[in-house]
Amino acid sequence: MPPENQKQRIVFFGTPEIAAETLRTLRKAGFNIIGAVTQPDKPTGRQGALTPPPAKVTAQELSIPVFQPATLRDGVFLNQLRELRPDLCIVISYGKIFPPEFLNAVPLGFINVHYSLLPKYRGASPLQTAIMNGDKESGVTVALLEPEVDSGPILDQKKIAIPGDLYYEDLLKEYGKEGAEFLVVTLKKYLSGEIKPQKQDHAQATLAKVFTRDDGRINWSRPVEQIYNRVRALGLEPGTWTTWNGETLKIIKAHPATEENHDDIGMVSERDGNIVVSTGHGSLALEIIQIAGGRAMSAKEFINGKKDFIGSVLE
RNA sequence: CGCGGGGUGGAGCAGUGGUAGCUCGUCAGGCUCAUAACCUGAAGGUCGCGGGUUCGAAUCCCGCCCCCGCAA
Repeated sequence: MPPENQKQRIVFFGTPEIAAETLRTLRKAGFNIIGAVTQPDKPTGRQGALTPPPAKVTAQELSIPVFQPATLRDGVFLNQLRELRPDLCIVISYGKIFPPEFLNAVPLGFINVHYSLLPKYRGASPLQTAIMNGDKESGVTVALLEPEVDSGPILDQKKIAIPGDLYYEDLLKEYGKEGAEFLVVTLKKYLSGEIKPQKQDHAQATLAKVFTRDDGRINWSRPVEQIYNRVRALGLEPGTWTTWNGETLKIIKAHPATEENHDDIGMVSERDGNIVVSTGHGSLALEIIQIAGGRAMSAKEFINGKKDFIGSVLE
C-alpha cells in the first residue's frame, strides 16, 4: 500500500518560477502530480519570441503532462480536467481566475498557496505590498479556493520574517522555498484529516493591488525610508525610476544614507564616496542605476562618464 | 515589419570627414605615521563586423551582428 500522500491524484496549477520551485518540492515529497497547468507560452522580449513559463519547463523535466488553456471560461478545459479525475488541485501564482464550476469539480477542492497572512493582503502582490509598507514580517497561507479571490477557509499559515535589507526578488525566493515546504507539511495533515479549514475574518481583509510602472516613479519629497521600501518592493519588475535630464533613470539598488542632508529635494551630491539623492527626510545612496538605453551599472561608474550628474536634480 | 537609445583602450563616456580624448581603474615612482587621499609618469584602442563613397572615414552610404529603455 502506497503512503497516504501518493494515493491522491493531484493537478498542479502555476506559472512563474515560484510555482516551478513548489512543483519540484511536491514531487520530491512524493506527491502524485498527474498534470500541470500553466499559462500559455507568451511572446517576450524585444524580438517577441514565444517563451514557455518556468512551471511548464519544470513539469516537462519531471515528465508531468502539461496543459496550457488560453481560457477557463469556455468549459473546454473543465472537461479535460474532469477526464484527469483529480482528487485535488493545487494553485500557486497561476494567473487566471477560476470560474465557480471548477471549484466544485474536484472532491478535495482547490488548495492555494498565498504569500501573506490572510486575510491581510489578498490579491496580486502580497509580498511586494508587505515590503512597501515596511512590514517586519509576513507569511504564507495555505487556503481553499473560493470564487472570491483569496477569501477561502484557511488550512494553516506560517509567519516568515522580512529582513529590512532584502529586495523583492530575493525575498520571493525565500518565501517560495519556505512556502513549498510548508505546503508539503500542511497538505499531509490535510489529507490525513488532521486539519479543519477555518473561515477567514472577512472584516480584517485588505487588498494588495497590482503594481504598475507608474507606481515605480519615485517621489523624492517622501521620507527616505518610504522610498527605500519602494525600491526594495518593486525590485526589477516593475522597478523604480526617476528622470534625469528628461530621461528615465532606473534605481535598481540603493540604501538610506546616514548623514543629514539639507540639499534641495532630488538633488544629487557626493558624500563620503557615496552618490546620494536628497529626499523629503534624509537621503538615499544610489548603488546600481540604469539610464534608458544603457546597461545597469554602479552609480560610481555612471558618473565617470556623466560628470554633471552630481549637482543635478532628479524628478 | 510595434516605438526608441546605443556599440570608441579593463569600466563609464566625449568626439559627426583630416594622424583618437576625458573620468575611473591598472602599473611604476613620489609624498605621508598611514590611506580607498594627494603628486608625477607609463602601459593599454583592428573606434561591433563586412562592403561602398573619398586624397583621407570613429565620423557619410548600404548590409549584418549584439546590448539596452518603452510597449506587449
